[in-house]
Amino acid sequence: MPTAVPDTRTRILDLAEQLLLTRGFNAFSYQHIARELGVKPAAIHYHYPTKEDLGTAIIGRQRRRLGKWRGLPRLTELSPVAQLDALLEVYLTHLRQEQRVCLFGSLAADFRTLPEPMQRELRLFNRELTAWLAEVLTAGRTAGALVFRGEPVAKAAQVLTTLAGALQVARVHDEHQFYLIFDQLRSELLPE
Amino acid sequence: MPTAVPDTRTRILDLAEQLLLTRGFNAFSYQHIARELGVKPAAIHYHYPTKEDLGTAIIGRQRRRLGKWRGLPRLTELSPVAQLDALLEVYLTHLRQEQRVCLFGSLAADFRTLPEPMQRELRLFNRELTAWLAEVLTAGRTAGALVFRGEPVAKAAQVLTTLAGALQVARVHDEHQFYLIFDQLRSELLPE
DNA sequence: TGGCTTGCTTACTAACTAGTAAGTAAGTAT
DNA sequence: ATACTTACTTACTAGTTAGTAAGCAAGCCA
Repeated sequence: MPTAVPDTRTRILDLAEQLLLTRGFNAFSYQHIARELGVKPAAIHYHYPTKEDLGTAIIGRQRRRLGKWRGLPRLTELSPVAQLDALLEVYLTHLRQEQRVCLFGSLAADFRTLPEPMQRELRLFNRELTAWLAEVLTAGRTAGALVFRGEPVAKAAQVLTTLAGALQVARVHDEHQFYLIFDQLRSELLPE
Repeated sequence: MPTAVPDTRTRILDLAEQLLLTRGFNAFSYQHIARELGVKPAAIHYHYPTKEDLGTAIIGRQRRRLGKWRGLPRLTELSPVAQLDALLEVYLTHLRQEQRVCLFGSLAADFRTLPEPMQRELRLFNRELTAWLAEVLTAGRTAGALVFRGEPVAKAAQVLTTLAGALQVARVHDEHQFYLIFDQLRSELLPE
């Protein structure tokens, strides 16, 4: 149980990620982070010279986490349906934390104002996530445990898009709206 | 055919809307609008004193447009499937314009940083749109022209969420990704 | 002709933005 | 003991932000 206080570099990344997911990239500043951390803005620049560095680090860490998570025996040994549910659980966690939006949903709207390295990293993140889900869906359908029309890649893209959008809806309205969409999505995938 | 140049007030609103949909609310300024219009920033403040006024006006206009559109005999006389296609056409238009995101998808990520009147207006806009689509879906299913599980309200929320998200995906990746999701969505609604 | 309104410009404020440079105290390495 | 590194702070720049106030030219109205 690693309850130890993480080092400043990590705490900055944690805080920046939280701010990104709750306010959007263009609506948080080094001052926000510094204030929360009890430190001067220049200290943030020491660890992450530019906001581009900070933003890229946030997405990069999520990518690495996804890569690890995807390969975890605890996950890969599960049935396709259970793997899907593990993914859905991630979105439910987002909803329950006061963040209420996923990385993709947070950055997509501001995408054109983002520095290129962040754009590249986000594209990779989303591609990797979609590819993984497509595999799970393929296996699930083959096993007769999941039902859907068309290509697994298309369905995977649709599912992820809907989940990202559903978190945004929850932010604008309330949790109920999220569950409405969430249950609809899940009931369509599982055979009656 | 009203090709007449609109007055400054309207041109500001048009430009602000375009900037909102392409860059997000926190990433455009009065200077952007003024520069494009060949006028000083203070001139924008003359027409819309605060950015809150401007933002609220953008959403308000879209709400009024939706209200009118929804009541148009040209639309109400159509079959439910044709009405659904008319809605889908709106999203395709968004995609083809360099905007590539809808009002909801543009504002949801920054939602918590928006002034309250904008939040209220956006909630109303989305509620009205969802309610309308739910009616169309109900009629379509009754007529046997549309197929889906569960409550029409849930399905309507899911469809709109997916469309909003799909435009965001198109921005991050490319048009192809949008069509993938779009076709998936449409094929699931229409009976084979 | 005189006064009022409209639609701006010029000139400004106060706050905030990302980012830099120089200095410094504490810890580490030799 | 000395040199170097780490992790900051202080102090600053230059640019941008929303917003205000005062002035002004043109058009309309009595």
